[in-house]
Amino acid sequence: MANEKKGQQNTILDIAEALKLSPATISRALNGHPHVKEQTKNDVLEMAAKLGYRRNNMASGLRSNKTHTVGLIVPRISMFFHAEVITVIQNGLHKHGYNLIICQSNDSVLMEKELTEILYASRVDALVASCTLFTTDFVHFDRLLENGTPVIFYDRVPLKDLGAVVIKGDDFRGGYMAASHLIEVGCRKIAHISGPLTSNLYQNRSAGFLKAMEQYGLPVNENWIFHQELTPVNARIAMEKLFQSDEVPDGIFTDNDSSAIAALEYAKEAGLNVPADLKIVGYSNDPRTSIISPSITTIEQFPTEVGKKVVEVLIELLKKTGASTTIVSPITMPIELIRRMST
Amino acid sequence: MANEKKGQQNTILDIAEALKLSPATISRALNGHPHVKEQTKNDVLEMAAKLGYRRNNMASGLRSNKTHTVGLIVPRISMFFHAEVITVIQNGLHKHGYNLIICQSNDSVLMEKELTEILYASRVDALVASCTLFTTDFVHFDRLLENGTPVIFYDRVPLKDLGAVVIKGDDFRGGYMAASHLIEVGCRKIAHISGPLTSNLYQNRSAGFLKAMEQYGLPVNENWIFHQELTPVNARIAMEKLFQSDEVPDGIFTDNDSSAIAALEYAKEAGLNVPADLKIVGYSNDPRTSIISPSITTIEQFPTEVGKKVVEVLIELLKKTGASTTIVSPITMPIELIRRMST
DNA sequence: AACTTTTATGAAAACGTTTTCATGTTTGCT
DNA sequence: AGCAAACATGAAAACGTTTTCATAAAAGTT
Repeated sequence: MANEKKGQQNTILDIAEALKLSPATISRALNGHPHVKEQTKNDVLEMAAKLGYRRNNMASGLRSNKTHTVGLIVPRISMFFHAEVITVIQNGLHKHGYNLIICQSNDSVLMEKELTEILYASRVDALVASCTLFTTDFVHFDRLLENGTPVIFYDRVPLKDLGAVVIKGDDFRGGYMAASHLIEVGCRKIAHISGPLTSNLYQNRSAGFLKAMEQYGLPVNENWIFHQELTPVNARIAMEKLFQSDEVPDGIFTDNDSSAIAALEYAKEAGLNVPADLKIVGYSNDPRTSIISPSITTIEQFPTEVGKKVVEVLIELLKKTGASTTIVSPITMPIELIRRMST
Repeated sequence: MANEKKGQQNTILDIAEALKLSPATISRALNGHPHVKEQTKNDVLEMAAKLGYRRNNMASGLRSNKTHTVGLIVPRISMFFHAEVITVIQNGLHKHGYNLIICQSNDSVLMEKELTEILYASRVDALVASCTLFTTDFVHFDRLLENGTPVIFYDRVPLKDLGAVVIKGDDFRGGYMAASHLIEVGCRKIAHISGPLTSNLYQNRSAGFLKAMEQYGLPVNENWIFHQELTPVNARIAMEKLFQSDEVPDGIFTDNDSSAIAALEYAKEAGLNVPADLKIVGYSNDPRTSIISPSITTIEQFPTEVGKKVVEVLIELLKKTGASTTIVSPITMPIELIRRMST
């Protein structure tokens, strides 16, 4: 009841007044402080509910230096994997009373730096980032870290250990599984269209790929290994190079699904029969890989699980006061090969 | 220089001190108040830049009742059209110093209501929403509107006029163009897989479709018109119904691309030749429509333009103080038919 | 019973802005 | 020259919390 004027939210003072208590006690009760009587706490909670009280985050934030806001930087929200992860993070944070500011770096290092700066200035309580493929220098995150602001990297993570928590896919194993699978279904001459080695993703997938090749005693043709930005156009160029040579591959592992799709299209246009003449494995289980014909074998990265893990870590870091953390940093998330018609 | 302690941002007071002015003047200079000398304003701006001053949004917001934050509710950020629109809005708002909180209703009315409630409680300065397909009751937006908070709907918009700005695609024309195109390329027996009539989108696309049919004097078979949630599964069920009858259609217009893709897949499996036996037109120009084979004719909605328009309106509404607005409300954005191999 | 410690609460300051009111200074007008 | 209007600035209050300090009551200890 109290203050039900139009466009007027009621405050902690309204609760205090209704209960004949001081605002201080209300604040403590609401925030679960230890030194507040059980009975009082219940009364406060009840009255708060009755009055439809909602904490004013700006007032609270101003005083306590908390924004109740988490920043997120991803290359592009339209990428299937990230869209899924974001959804889970968003929902998870909402449950805990946090807002999420989603920013896109568009895979530009400059933009990433600028966004980090903006989010720092916005005083976010934590930052989640999946870096640019070309981010090798991570100093722009230092200000946050020095400040004590938790930083969590996922998927595209720094190569060296900053003070941040790192959640990454099992890219080595992904590369290994992709190559092993191609070999097991009969490929002997395997090409690899990979991304720039500035990113942990492609370093590890490449390493896994090479490990499998070595283990099965297959030769690695240097000319069949590409490290380039994983665009459809680049994939097509790589395919042209591969197939205008006298010796052509019988299997291709691409480090993302867009490239796999481009490779498949090139193959179809060139009159190659997939999977008979050429087998293809992609990466990420983009929905497109299941609708294209033939459907493409790919590596599932379980974005939902990654998102859940990010939230879990985030909440732990946000709640904790001191420096004590039980989180062990490089957290590796499992992946899985999904076999389809392209192999 | 002033206050360069670790983790200490400097405030309006630091500028005031450095310039021997009062904080009030600094605030006015920073906010472009009329009654501040040109020289002073320049000094302030210069000093602010020098000190790397960034406004504390929480303090500012607390006092002025502005959060510098805009809320956005969309069904799903992974939908191509929305992902594009969001990107544009996000970037546009950043340029003007606003943050964007992106929320997903997942096409659930309940969730949409809850999110509206949360964003209201978060005191967003404005709300942008693309509604659920099943939102017929818009009372949950009333609190914002009564409050004087600008509300902008785009794409999926309310049927009746609330006090909000509405930015919609030219769905009637889209439906009309799709049907006309099918007729012009030779179809005579055309089916329409449409969405629930609770949404403006499908009402208008259906109306456009019917208009074209009538204009060309083609009969409309009631059993060939489906109003259902536009999922691949539903599309497949519709296709089964259509093709296990003795008279089968020679053209299909689906109200989104997922359904078009599902329809195409069914057709391929059923041994139908697309486009010879059956022509298909989708809606939205989802990237998948261009990679599938045969590629699918669809309606381009120019998400970038829609996003730009949203930002334009948003900024105008956020800047304006009084009630004077030059915005005429139902803004209709153009669409375009993109012809591909499926017709 | 006389203490210390713990528990529960209140008073008041603080967070960094914006804004109202007041006041002094300039400019414009007759 | 005298007065009104416009301009430029400052002092101080206000926004709604959280938090420090103080204090009173209850519980524990010898």
